[in-house]
Parts: sequence; structure tokens; C-alpha cells
Amino acid sequence: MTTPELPTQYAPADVEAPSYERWVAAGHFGASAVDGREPYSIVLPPPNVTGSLHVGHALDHSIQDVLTRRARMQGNATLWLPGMDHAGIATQNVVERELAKDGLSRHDLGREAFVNRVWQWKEESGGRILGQMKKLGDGVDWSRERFTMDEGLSRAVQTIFKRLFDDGLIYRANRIINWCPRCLTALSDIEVEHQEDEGELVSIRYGDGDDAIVVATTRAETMLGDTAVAVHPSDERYAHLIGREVELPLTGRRIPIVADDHVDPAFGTGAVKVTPAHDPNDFEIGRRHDLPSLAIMDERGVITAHGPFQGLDRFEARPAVVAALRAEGRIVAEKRPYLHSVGHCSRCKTVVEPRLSLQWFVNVSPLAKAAGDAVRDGRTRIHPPELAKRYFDWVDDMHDWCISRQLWWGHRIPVWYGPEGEVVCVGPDDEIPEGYTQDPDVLDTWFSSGLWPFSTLGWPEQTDDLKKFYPTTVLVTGYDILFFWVARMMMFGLYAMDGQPPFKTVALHGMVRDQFGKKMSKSFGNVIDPLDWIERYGADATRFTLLRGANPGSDVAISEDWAAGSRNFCNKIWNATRFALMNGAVSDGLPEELTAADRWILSRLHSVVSLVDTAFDDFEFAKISDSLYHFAWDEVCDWYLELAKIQIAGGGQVAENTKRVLGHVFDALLRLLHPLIPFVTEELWRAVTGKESIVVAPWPAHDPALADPGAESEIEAVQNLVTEVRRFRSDQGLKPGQRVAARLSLSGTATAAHEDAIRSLLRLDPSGETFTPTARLAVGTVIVEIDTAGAIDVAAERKRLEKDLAVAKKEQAQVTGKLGNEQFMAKAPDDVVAKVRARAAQAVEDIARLEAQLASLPQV
RNA sequence: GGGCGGUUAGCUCAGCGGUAGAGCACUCGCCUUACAAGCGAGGGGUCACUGGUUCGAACCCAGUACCGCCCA
Repeated sequence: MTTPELPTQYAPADVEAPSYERWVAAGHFGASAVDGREPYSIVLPPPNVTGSLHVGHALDHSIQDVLTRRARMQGNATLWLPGMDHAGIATQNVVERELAKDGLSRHDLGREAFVNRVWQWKEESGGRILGQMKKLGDGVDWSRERFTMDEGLSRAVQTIFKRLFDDGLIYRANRIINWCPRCLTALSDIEVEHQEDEGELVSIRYGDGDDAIVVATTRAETMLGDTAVAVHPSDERYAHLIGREVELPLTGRRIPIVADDHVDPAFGTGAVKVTPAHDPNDFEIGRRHDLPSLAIMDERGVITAHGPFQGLDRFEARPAVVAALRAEGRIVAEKRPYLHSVGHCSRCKTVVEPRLSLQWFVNVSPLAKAAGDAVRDGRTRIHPPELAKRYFDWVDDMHDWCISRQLWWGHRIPVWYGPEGEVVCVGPDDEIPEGYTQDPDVLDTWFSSGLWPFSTLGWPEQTDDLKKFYPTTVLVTGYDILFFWVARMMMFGLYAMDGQPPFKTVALHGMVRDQFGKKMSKSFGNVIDPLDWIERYGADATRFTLLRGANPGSDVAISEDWAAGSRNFCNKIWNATRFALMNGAVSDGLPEELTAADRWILSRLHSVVSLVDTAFDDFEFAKISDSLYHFAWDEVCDWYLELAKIQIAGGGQVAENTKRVLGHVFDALLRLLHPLIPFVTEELWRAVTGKESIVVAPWPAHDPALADPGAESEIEAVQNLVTEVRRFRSDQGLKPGQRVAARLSLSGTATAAHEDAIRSLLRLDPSGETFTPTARLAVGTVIVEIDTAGAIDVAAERKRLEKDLAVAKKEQAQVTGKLGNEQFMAKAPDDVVAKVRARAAQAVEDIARLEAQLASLPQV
């Protein structure tokens, strides 16, 4: 490409899709198990096939893309493996809603037809996500795309189920589980969201006279299923009642009063009703006292107990029961509203009903212990480390995991029942015994996504992929699913892979929030669609905005303004590179002879490479983005390009050399930026180098030999001088373009060799024969005399000088205070004392200079 | 109730023992031929509060207040 083809504004839409297609076609993202280089592997946390990518995914994917793009440039055998999970409940819900539009339920279709219907939906919905990933620029290996319901992954599910079953770690039991009466399935503990809801607390008197006992409840309707009242064994108020029976109102049943250690005597009246079939704690009490469990609701939460309440929904039954009790004079107290914690289905927000039912469970204790130990002994590192505690709290106190779901969409439980009640767990290659029927339930989606880091690599076969890429290098995900998902992968990975954890590092990021740090929510109307931003600002700008705010483990606030800022940055890079190309920048190695400006920018480049490399070690994407942003904009664009203009304008060998330095700097800068903003850098880098793709270019090497403190201080001195004089010009109302005559006394200072550059940057003409300065500036030891071509604004100048003088005097006071402090002089380290001494000297000099300048101002 | 994190410029956040920083927003001046998605200059902070440690604290320690998150 030749320069004139680059327009003055970067147009992401023209560049993104073609670049992405070219990358994929060239096979740049493909990984190979026979690649002899160091492996670097990441498995993408699979998005739900039902959903679409939101801005949180955009952050998660951007981070993984940055890591893998850099790893690839560093010469690793790099794998980023994409895929989706089947999201059992969510997907089934979506398809059932579709059916409901036609007045159909899944039962009308039957299991097989329904599942086929879901597969159809999966094709549609999954395709949308893939398209979104391409728009973001995700450099994933599409040839390895996986889906949790694929044949291979299903085989993995069945294999591990059988192995756990045979090891006695999977069992079936009648337990109180979390039940969603709308989804009609069991849920695990973590699929229940607790929130403070307004309810009621009703105190009910059971029994009469001496036998009367008052219990308090937020769920009055469950009293229909009470089979006891419990009190604490040492509670003297009730000692005389223990072992006796009391009549349960409305039912006429007589129930025992039992003593149980788990009753809190300080809560309410100290007596609690016991409903073993509808409350997990009561279930335990029931077990300890051998109480019957009386179920009073069906799977939809409708009362089945005989009597006037039969057929009422649980929420209709509640006031009805209270009213009936009140009519009998049994309501002793009522508190309304009463704030208490209520569990909701994380999928549909329905209030969860504890329900006694027969379900499959994983005995997690040995698995969870191994998962904790792997982090404790450093085989897996959680980053940032503060979040490891949350992980430990969870795995060290994990309850058995209910894995059966009463759904049709998912991996069916590989257990078959014989006519005589035989139970057989069937492995993928086992034969199913004649006449047996399969368990109707499917497995929790997390059961299959827990296998993701190795099932996607071909497990249970010992594939080359598995050998090459497991354990994966790093897992990138939000801290919110540390125990939903990460802990499960740890448990299964360690179990299936002989104690090898699935990842060397777990890098956690935060949630994406709006510009005020508020959570994004549809009802609040502050949701940002990443695809919308990609269209309006470009994929690079979208990514850069997210990455620039991404500090390890902490939330990321973003706003439209910042996306515009990122777009501006991309445009800046675009134009700067365009300028370099217009001036003949070539990247074919550095010249022998370098100017101070050249050595300065190379020194700065070297130091930013080192800074970026260090930040990568700790996943400090904000720091990476920020240092590159400032290096590119403040140092390359604002100063080096301006200095290079002068060097090129001078012609000769220096001009030729400058073109090569420009080429070198932009080549390196674009490569450093590429993982963050892949599209614009690809387009520009191809133009600068004429090579095929930056995707496979090497990551810039950190070269300490380029460090040049001498050049740095020389150019800094030039910058200081130029800034000071610009400030004077601005205060004096001189237009930026207006040329004025000046006399510079630079000899003996660090700026001595740069008069041409200084004059050019400041638009100062040489002082001629008739030069008569109207203003005299002292910047350090440099004297600048200027003919401002008119009367100078004395008031403005006085104000400026007085301000500077006040600052200098404050500094002097502070610093001399320190030097006069014996303790400080005795105890502070030498280098600090030396620094303070230097500051003191500087302050004295500044004050003298500023006072002299003030004195020389004409009196008004 | 238990735990974790936070409180620094108008907003979002860096800084974590030795001269308070960035982006955006704001003010002023500029279409200075790479870029107005830009250039130059500028204003703005008792670093939540109270004690302590230290020659020295935004930074370390203790407590208080408020905010957020996780778990029960």
C-alpha cells in the first residue's frame, strides 16, 4: 500500500471484517499439537448458547485476545479454544416460550421432538454469538470450536459420571432440595439467589390452656404440613411440654413437642414449628426425631392437603390460612412488612420452594478438598490473590451438589433401572441391559461445563491436544463465577487428570459498570451493547475502553465519552503513522548515526517495553493501556514527530536516518499495541513494513542497550524550555502561528545543541540587526529575549511570575525546614537528603531568578 | 450475623513511606499542511474522619463513619 491511499480519518468499518477474514483464512489463529514451541493455552469460558454477547463478555474476550495475541507474537504454540455451553434451563425456557406462542407445551411434542426443536434453536442462536466474536476480533481457533452437547463432550460427561459413580462419589437420595415451581426442576444451592423481601411474620398459638405454645413463621401455609413443634432442650419455659402432644389447628392432628439443640431459644418465642417436607432445617430435625414428612404441595406449589385450601397456590394459601387461624382466635401477633431473606430461582426469579425429592448428588468432600489444596500449594495461582480467600471459603465448606434436573435439554443421566429395581450406571461403551429404562432426568449444565478445560481437548482419549495444551496456561473470567464454575473445573480437572489442575493461573476480572459505577440493568436503562459501540466507534476503540479500565479483580466503569476517547486514540495512531509514511519512514533496521532526539525516543521505547512486559505478568491491563497511550501520544506524537519533522526538513544523511528511526519506532509501537487494538495496527503495520500480517510478527524485545539517560535529560531540558516559552506566549496572547524574533542564550546548557529545534517548535525568528527585545525570560540558566512585536501584557506577566514565585517560596520553606531538622538529617537515607539539598538549591535559584524578573518589569 | 473490598480533582480511577497523578469534563487561544476524532496553554484536591507509629504518612497500624460485594 502506498501512502496516499490512507485517508485522514481511520474508518474501522472498512478495515475490520476484511482483516478478520484474512487472518482466519491464513490460519493465523490455528494451533497445532505437534508444534514444538512452548504451549500457551486458554479455553474460552463458554457463553450460553441461548444468549448474546454483552459488554461483560466483550471485556472477558478482549482480555483473552490480548493475552493470546501477545503469546503468539512471543513465539508460543498458542491455543485459544472457543465454544458454547448448552445452558439447560435457560435454553429450555426459551424454546418452551416459543412453543407457548402456539399454545403448545413440550409435552405436546414429546421428548424427542422437543429436543430436536432445541437443537434447531441452538443453530440460530449460537450463530449469532459466533458473529459477535468475529466482530470483536477474537483470535480463536475456529477449527476447535466445541459445544457441551457435542458427541465428544457428551462422551466425557458419561465417562466421568460413571467413574464418579463407581468410586461412590455419585449417589441418589431423598433430600430437601431447592425447587423452582415454574421451571419444574431441582436447582443447586448456587442457582438460588437470596434477597431481602418484604413478607410477614405471624405468631400462631398451637394447643390450648396449659399446653398452649406459640410459634412464629413467615410461611403460615406450611403449618398444614407440620409434624412437630421443637424447643431447645434447656429452655425452661417449655421443659414441662417436652414429650407431650399439641393439637395442630385447622387439621385436628396431634403433633409432638420435641427438644432439639438446633432451636435458637432467643429467636421469637423459642418454639418453632417443624415441617420436614418443606424446610431443610426442619427436615434435619425430623430425621433426628424420626418424624413423618408430610408433603402439602405439588410440583407447582399448589396446596394438595385435603381441606378448604386444596388447589390454592402457595401465595394464595398463605393469607387464606392466616384468615382461618384468625377466625379461630389463634393469631397472637402479626408483623407486616417483615423483611427477611428469600431464595429466588436465578433463571426466572420465582421464589424457590424447598422440596423433598429423590435426586442425584455428588459427594464433593474429597473433590473440594483437592480443589482447595491445588491453590493452597500453588499448583494453581488465583489472581488477584485477595480473591483466593473467597475461593477457599467456598470449597472448604461445600455442600453435596445436586446434579439432577427435571429437564429434557441436557445430558441424560446414564443410569438405567431394571424391572426388579436394579440400578446400573452405563459407560459410553457399555451395553444397556435388555428391558431396562433410563433415568428421565438430565444433568446440571455445570456438570458438563466443569469438564470444559479437558473435554474440549479430547478427553477421555489421551489426545495430542490434551498432552500439549493441558493444563491450560490461564483461565480468564469474572470473579462472580469463581465458585459457580471455576471451583467445579478445579474439582473435575484434578479428579480426571490425575491431580493436574486445569489451569496454572486463574485471572479474575470484574464486572462492567456505567460511568457512575452503577451496575448495568435493563430496568435502569444503562445497558451498553458492545456491538453498537463497535459500529459507532470501532472494535478497537471498544476493546481499548474496556481494557483501559481493567484492573485485576476490580470493576470496570465505561461510558460513551471514553469510547469516543479511545476512538480518538486509534485515529491519532492512524494519522501519526500516516505522517511517518508520508515522510518516507522505512523499517529496515536502525542507522549507525543517531541524534539526541533519536536516542531519546529509542530509550523511551525501551523503557515502555519493559514496563508493559512487567504489567503483563500481573494482568494489569489498565497499566499496559495507559503506558502505551501516553508513550504513543505524549512522546511519539507530541515530541518525537515534531523533532523528526525538523530533522527531515534539514535534509542530508540525518533526514535519511530519521526515516529509518521513524520506521523502527512505528514498527515497534504498532506491535506493542496490536494485542489491544488489533485492527488499526494490522492495517498500519502492513503499510509500514510491507509484510503480510502483524498477527505473526514478533513481540518487541526489551533491549537494555537502548537506554540512554543522557539523551533523556537533554530532550527533557528542551521540553522544559519549550513549554516555558509557550506558556509565556500564551499568557501574552501571541497566536500559536505568529512568528516573533528572539535571541537565545543556550550555550553551556543541556539545550545548547538544539537551537534549531527550539526555534522551530516555538516559531522564533532569528534576531536581526535591529532586534530590540520587549521581554526577557529566564528559564533555568537559559535566557530568552523576545521581541513580542508590541507592548507586553505586564499584568499577565507579573501574575505569572508571582505565582511561580509563591510556589518556589513554598518549596523553599518546606525543604529548608527538613534540612534544619536534626532528626531528619540524622535518620533519613543519604539519597533522600541529597535530593532535598538539590531541591533547596533549585528553590534558591528559582526565587532569585523570579524576583529579578519581577523587578525588571516596568511599573504600571 | 460472618467475611472481603472501597472512600484521592466535577466523573471514573492510578499512586501504597520521601515534591499529589491520568483520562474525560471545564477555561482561554488556535483550521500552526499528520490528525479540529486535532494543536498550545491553564484552572481545579485540609488524599472520608479520629488517634497512633515514624525524622517524614494519601501510603503502615488501631478505631469510627459511609458505600459496595460475597456468604449465612
